[in-house]
Amino acid sequence: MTEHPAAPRSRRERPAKPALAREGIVAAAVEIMRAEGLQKVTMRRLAQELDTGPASLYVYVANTAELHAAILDELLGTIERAPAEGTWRERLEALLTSYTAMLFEHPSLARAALAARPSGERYLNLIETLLALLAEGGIPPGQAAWGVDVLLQYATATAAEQATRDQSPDADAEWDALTRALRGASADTHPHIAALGPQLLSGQPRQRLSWGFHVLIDGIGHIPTPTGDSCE
Amino acid sequence: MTEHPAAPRSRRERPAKPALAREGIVAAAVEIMRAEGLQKVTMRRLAQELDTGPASLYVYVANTAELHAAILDELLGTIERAPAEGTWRERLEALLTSYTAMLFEHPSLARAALAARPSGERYLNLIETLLALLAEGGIPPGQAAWGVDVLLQYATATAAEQATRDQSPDADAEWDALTRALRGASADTHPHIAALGPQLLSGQPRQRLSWGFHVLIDGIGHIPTPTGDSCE
DNA sequence: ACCTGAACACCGTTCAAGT
DNA sequence: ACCTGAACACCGTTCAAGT
Repeated sequence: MTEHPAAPRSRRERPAKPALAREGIVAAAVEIMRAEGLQKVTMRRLAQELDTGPASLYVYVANTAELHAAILDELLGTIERAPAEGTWRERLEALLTSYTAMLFEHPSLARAALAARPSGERYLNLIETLLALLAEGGIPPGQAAWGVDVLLQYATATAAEQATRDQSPDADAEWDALTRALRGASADTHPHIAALGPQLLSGQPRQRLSWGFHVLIDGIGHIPTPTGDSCE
Repeated sequence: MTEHPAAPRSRRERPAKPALAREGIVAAAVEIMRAEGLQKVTMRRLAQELDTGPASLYVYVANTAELHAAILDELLGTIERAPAEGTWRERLEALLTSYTAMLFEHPSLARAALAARPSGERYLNLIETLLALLAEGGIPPGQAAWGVDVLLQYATATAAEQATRDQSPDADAEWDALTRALRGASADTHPHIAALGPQLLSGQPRQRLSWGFHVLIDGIGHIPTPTGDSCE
């Protein structure tokens, strides 16, 4: 507030103090995240933006984790729908790639997604579409049910991992340390690592992501669940 | 310090103030984590335990993330080695399960592992063993190289996800919300979700983990990497 | 070189009191 | 019922000053 002398521009454009509501809180949270990243979306900062005290937010939001989950649910609305053309595999991969790309754009959200999954309409729609594509590919329903979970988890974890690296130079340094360790492995103590050499670190992140999707989709179609699909 | 009047028991047993060193710092950090969880392993708390100020730790540790990675590397020493008996698949799964079990015991560590991978001797040994098992199974080297990454990521992400749920009642509530949303999905708007019903949420975490390993191992063996293995 | 006191700039969450 | 001031109990990190 000390830094906002331009607030009362016009009463129509931006009311000095709109009534608090969950909807408005989440919207403001999304705005802060887009502008400054999820790490800035704190109860205190959000309250400041909404011209109130942090305690007031707790009337509408249970805690910070729930707030972050709500943001993700909101963002799920921005991902592209599965394209109408192509094989079911191509469309499935396109949708998953689009989901991952969204998380790549909002790095810290991926980590939040791993902790608290969204449960809103948008998330249900995504699951529904994925199930439809797997069904179209003739994947047995039980395998599809578990498969959706694994596919989304892989996409989310990949984004979370990559995201952290991009974010802080410290995390980057940590990754470099692994790179050096792999390259420096001795053929005596770690023959397989030494033999593979650069192959362990080869490929673009996108290539690896795509390969992972292929691996999962293939495996999901091949491996029966312990419950079994035929007797269900 | 206010709570530790028993400190100077004996100079041999527990010197009031051992010289600071990275080794001792990490050891103290592991101790706090075992006793109270990773969230209590803060620079301030750790400094208090070591009878110094937080600033002193920065001589040996770059930041909190690096400290957490060092703890994980340490813990990697406690996982069971791959058993000598059984098929390569059985031994591979046993090793991965053992890795995941360790992370399950120290929940928050799994999330830290997703952010900053360890790069110490222990992590290299784990990778080496996994590569050896995949080679024994006749998996082409390029696929094995990328496969190790995916397998460890899956194990880590699964632990991180499950861990968060176990930890806080809030995160648990968030998961329940998803459960309810899936169960309550209408057959009109979400036919596939409705048709699958309980199958989406069926199975024990262990069963799902094991199925996921099978899916990945199968896929890793089937899907060639874009670089190709034959021409390398 | 190594260590540290003190400060800077923050956090989440609770709760009694107000309207 | 809804909102909030103030407090409680913490954080990570930096840096000038000491030994």
